[in-house]
Amino acid sequence: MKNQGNASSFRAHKHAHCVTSALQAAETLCEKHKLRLTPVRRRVLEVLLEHHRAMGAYDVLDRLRAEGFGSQPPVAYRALDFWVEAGLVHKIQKLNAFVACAHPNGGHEPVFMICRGCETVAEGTIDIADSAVERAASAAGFQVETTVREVEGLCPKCQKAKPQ
Amino acid sequence: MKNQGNASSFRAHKHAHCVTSALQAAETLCEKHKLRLTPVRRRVLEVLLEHHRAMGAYDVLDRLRAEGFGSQPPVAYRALDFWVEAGLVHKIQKLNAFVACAHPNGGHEPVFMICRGCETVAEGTIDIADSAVERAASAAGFQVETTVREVEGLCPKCQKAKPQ
DNA sequence: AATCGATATGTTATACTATCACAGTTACAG
DNA sequence: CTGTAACTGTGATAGTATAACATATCGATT
Repeated sequence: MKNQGNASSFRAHKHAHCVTSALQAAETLCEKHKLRLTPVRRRVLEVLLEHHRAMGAYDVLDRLRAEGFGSQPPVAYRALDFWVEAGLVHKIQKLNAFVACAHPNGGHEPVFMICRGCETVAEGTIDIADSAVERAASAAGFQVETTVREVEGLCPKCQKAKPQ
Repeated sequence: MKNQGNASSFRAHKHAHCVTSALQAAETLCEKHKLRLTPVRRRVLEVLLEHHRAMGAYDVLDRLRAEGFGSQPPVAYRALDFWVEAGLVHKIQKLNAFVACAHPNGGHEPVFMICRGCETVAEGTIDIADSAVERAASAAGFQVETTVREVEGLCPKCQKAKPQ
């Protein structure tokens, strides 16, 4: 896999495609691993897929509550954790918030670009073999299990909007 | 600057040197930028320097309280924020915790290696020009302001201790 | 169809992380 | 010495996350 910004979340795009593609991936993955795609879980994924933006667990919970699902934090956290484990939702550590995976197919090493202007979160992918982070870790003899790569700044659109 | 694991926190080392070197850097920096190195601030840095481990703000606060400083959260958070701004303490997003800077001299792009065995946090540095993260961002036209690079896994010692 | 174990949902309660607002204090430039 | 800005301390509260337990549902096996 080559380096690719591929951060289409910042550009105009057929968003409906993101949604159907992710839901399709979810169904396939659940079938394959015999995971249960329950109403709460499906709804949580759909809600996250509405925008390329990270949502706090309590924002997700508000939506669930309004739609007649359970109204206490574990309801949201359990569904979110389910998808995070499955790899279809990522947690943005910098924001304590969650975002639907933009590349639901295939293994990928994500890097999240968080725009402080419009709050869009775009997911780029990188070539792990090409990663200075991995090299630093292996030079130290450190065995990597999980990686957090997040950058915050301004997306192309917001750079123009507020050029200061 | 070349890539370097340089994660001496994982190896036996003269820890007293880390401490004096960091405190020295703190004094120099405060003098240079006319920042006030107050008792609370100094103590917070010293406490963080005791181990190569991330401490939660409330753990730091417990120490302050026990030593007669203020006992409410803002006391700890303000001192921690002061050092984070100064660049001598880093926040580990994955842990919601803080660690003293291990390379207090000179600009550096840190990558944090968090051992889930012994909870040591080592700070490696990377060459930014060599970073796939930066390339992915610039390919997307994204203007980076801050970067989070953290990996979790097992340090060399803990790999041997629990090889499973 | 009835049963049983595993999984999922819902709730209450609570722990952990972080900030606001305001009062009192200290440092230091003029 | 005085005035202002910066720092410390406090109480209150906001935001994030999990523990513990009861109930309900799924689905495999009788």
